Amino acid sequence: MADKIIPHFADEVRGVSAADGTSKAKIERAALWLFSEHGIDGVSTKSIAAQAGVSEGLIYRYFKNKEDLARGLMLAIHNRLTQMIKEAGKSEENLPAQIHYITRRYCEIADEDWTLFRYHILHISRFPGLSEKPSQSPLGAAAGLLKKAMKRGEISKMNPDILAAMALGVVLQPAQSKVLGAISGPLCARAALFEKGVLAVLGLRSETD
Amino acid sequence: MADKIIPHFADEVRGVSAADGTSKAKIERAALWLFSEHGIDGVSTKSIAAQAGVSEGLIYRYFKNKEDLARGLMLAIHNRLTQMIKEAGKSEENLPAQIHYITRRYCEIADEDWTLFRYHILHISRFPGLSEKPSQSPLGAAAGLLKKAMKRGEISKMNPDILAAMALGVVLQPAQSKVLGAISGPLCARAALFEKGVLAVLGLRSETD
DNA sequence: TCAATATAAGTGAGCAATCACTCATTAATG
DNA sequence: CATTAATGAGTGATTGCTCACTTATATTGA
Repeated sequence: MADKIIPHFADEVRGVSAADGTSKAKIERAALWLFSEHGIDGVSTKSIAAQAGVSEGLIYRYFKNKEDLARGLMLAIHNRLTQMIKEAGKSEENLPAQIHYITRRYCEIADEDWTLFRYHILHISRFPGLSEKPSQSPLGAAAGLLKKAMKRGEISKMNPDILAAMALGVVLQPAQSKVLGAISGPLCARAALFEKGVLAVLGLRSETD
Repeated sequence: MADKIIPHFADEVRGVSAADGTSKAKIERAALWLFSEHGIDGVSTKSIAAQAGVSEGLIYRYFKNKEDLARGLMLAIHNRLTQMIKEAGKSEENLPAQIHYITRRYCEIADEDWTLFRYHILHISRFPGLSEKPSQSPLGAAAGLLKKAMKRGEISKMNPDILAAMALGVVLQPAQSKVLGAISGPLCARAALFEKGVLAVLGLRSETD
């Protein structure tokens, strides 16, 4: 009884409601798919209910409103990516090792639940609040790592926010290209390439070319 | 009379209807601002008319429907960026010169009409068709340049679409960061930094660090 | 063991509000 | 006076959301 109290989006960590057959999970999965495909405003609560195979009213037993449902799904992936980058800072000591860790894990997370990742890439801008808190976003967390590396003297000092954006862009833009269908195949297959690119942008490219 | 025949969005090239006081221009400017702020589905034709200071019905004298208005605005910036990259391939002979040209012009175009650029960054995914035609998109055009550079032996051969995404990501992601408020100031001020980053990703970094 | 009861899960018709869009009508223009 | 520009009330469709209601699942008491 005191085991499923966890408010909403209990499974933030292992993707969104992988496949447990609960109605709540079915609603989340249906909403996620439709949101990622047509955008939040392009999806009606009626269509979510139809796709999930439940009644429209049931949505409001588990979620305050449509916006709350959409925001919860976004937080699930947003927080997960942020936390992953922070963990890289704890488990790895130097910047190249952190970058190795982050590029692999980022691609893994994307490939594991592509619909959720696609939703993040395409519609994160619907939630400006999530990008405002600096250290609570993937980009902010990455900037934090770079700032520390600058203090350690691993890279030359400059605006860490801009450098983080440039470095993350090397991975994020190919991801967006895949979302838009310009490239194909799992991102994991390109992780080594991304790592090399990020190192180069940071001026850390190894002498072996 | 035979001078403004150009179907819709006559001024694709110099931004969207800079400030000529025509009703059509007022509608375009109002729609652009609201679309970029709240998304296309988040904006009603009533609100566009109110912002433009015209009646709702007038919108339909100049535009077939709301979608057509939104798509026309998107095409204005999308085609402009694509054409600019293609021009780099004609006016500059080697890849580093092309990259120098593209990074500057890209930042200039963004700074010149930030609302239009912001609209492109945030809502291009609403028009999947625009990304499908390979050579008619900025990314596709950039991939074309890289392909030629590979044949010339300037850079080592690999998938040009992925490399183009990685390279463009170095500029695009900081741009998105500015859109989301994480960084500030004109992009032009960072153009040299972007150029350096793009060169590095392509393995063309000059020896002077 | 099994009705009686209490709680939770699920339904779907219906509501007010809003949507994109039309059209008969008027104002302006040259 | 003929053509174009502009209006805004009105239309049917759709929106997010509610709520009185039914069905299923525990929990209880004797």
